[in-house]
Amino acid sequence: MTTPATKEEAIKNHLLAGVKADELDRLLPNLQLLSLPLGQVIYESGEKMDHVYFPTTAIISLLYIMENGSSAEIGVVGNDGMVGIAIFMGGDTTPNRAVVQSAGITLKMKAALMKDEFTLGGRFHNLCLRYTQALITQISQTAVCNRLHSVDQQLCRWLLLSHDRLPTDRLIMTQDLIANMLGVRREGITHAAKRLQKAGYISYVRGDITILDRPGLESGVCECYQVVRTEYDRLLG
Amino acid sequence: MTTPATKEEAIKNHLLAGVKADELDRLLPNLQLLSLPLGQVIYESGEKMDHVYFPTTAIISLLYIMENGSSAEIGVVGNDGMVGIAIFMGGDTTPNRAVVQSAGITLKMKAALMKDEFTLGGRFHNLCLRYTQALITQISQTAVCNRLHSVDQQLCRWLLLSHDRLPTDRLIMTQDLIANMLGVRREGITHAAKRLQKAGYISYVRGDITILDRPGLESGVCECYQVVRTEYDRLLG
DNA sequence: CTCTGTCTGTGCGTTGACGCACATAACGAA
DNA sequence: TTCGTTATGTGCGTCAACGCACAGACAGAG
Repeated sequence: MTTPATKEEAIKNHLLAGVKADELDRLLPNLQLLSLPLGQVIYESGEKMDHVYFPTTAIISLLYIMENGSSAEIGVVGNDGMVGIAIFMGGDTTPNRAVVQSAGITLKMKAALMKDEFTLGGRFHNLCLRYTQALITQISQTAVCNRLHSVDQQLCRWLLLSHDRLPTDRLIMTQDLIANMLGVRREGITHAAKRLQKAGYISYVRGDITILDRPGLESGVCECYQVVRTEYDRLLG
Repeated sequence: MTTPATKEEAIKNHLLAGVKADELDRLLPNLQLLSLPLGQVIYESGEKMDHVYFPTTAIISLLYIMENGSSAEIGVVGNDGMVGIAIFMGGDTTPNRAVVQSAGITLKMKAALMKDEFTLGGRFHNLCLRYTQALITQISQTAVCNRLHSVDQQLCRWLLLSHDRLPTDRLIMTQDLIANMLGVRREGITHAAKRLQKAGYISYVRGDITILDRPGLESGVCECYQVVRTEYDRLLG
């Protein structure tokens, strides 16, 4: 179920908000509003992408799924960016799965139209490339964080990354799903979440997380979060 | 100490070998041949890049250095690619260090000339973007591998990645340096390397590694290696 | 209200990697 | 050759995370 997007909706996505007025006017008729439920798979590993997605309130997680079924998140996309960079990078597909981590609204556009607009080489083109570089930093830092930091730190990082992309302080997400994203045990998340709850940073009831004390979370996170945050601001702010 | 590059040298780099003849003729006068010693830092985290590098026999490692001094590799670049994608992506810099992992030759070109050629939007432009996507896959898979796989598997992956980019079967690299790249303990590499040596896959004497049995190494590696390899072939092959 | 499925909490043995301390081994300069 | 430096091997104790098993706790369907 899709409907055409208004300008008000479109500029809730930071990338679309950053393009020039005439470019946005050209894009708007091609942008369809779409409501995404939690868990929906936007595209599957190796599958040719036929749309690009600009989330406004939804959050999309980029995952790699191992042959044995275990998984790990490599990046997360919200109203700060777009899903489907392979379309304009030239590969048309990636060996990853994109799945809705937090239900909400996204704008979608046909791949061919995306390519056409990208080829014009305007500010939209530059913005897409700068966003891609920011995403590379996020993925790089995920690699570093996976190597060197504890589950506790990574949960803080994950919560902050989500909170940044969320219109509210509430996050609907079971511990089991978070564990799949981070590529750790569900029990590991239980322990880490309990510690955060005891510290008063979050409340957590059956898949309903509320961020109570953001500065608290920030005190528990590793430097990886700030590195990525700073780089996003520098490249896109 | 640099000298102008010949066409024969240039096409040892796969990216340069892939551009059209007229584009290569335009690039050649701007490409300087440069010999890089082991350990040399090509650029430092946050430093504005003023050159792009196309290795032919050298291998460059992309590292993130933590505030406490520990480090982890996020990607590796050899004759398959280029160092300095931030120049055309628009960020001009990244929060990483690029360091010579294996001494050898590289071609370098001024950042401004690189931007000019990229803006022309020919096959070179497309090739750079496709390479960037391949690099994203490599970084992503590093993140996954860091999360889910053992030091043994990662050492195999690292050796194979290096071997792919090397003109010989010999690799000059101490266990201490490998440990810094992988972000693990030196002793962990000692153990893993001993196992590989016992299996007859490599010989290892004081920083001088020889790959003896590549299929053997491939039998010990996780799927991450093949995923990246396949993606490079698909995007650039 | 009960039943059923889902989500969270907890315990326990195992393991892979860490940190530290030192022993051995090779190379290179004097 | 000798000596200092660098590289590798090895043995601990420690710890974070794992795998498994199971106990509560809650929500929604009927």
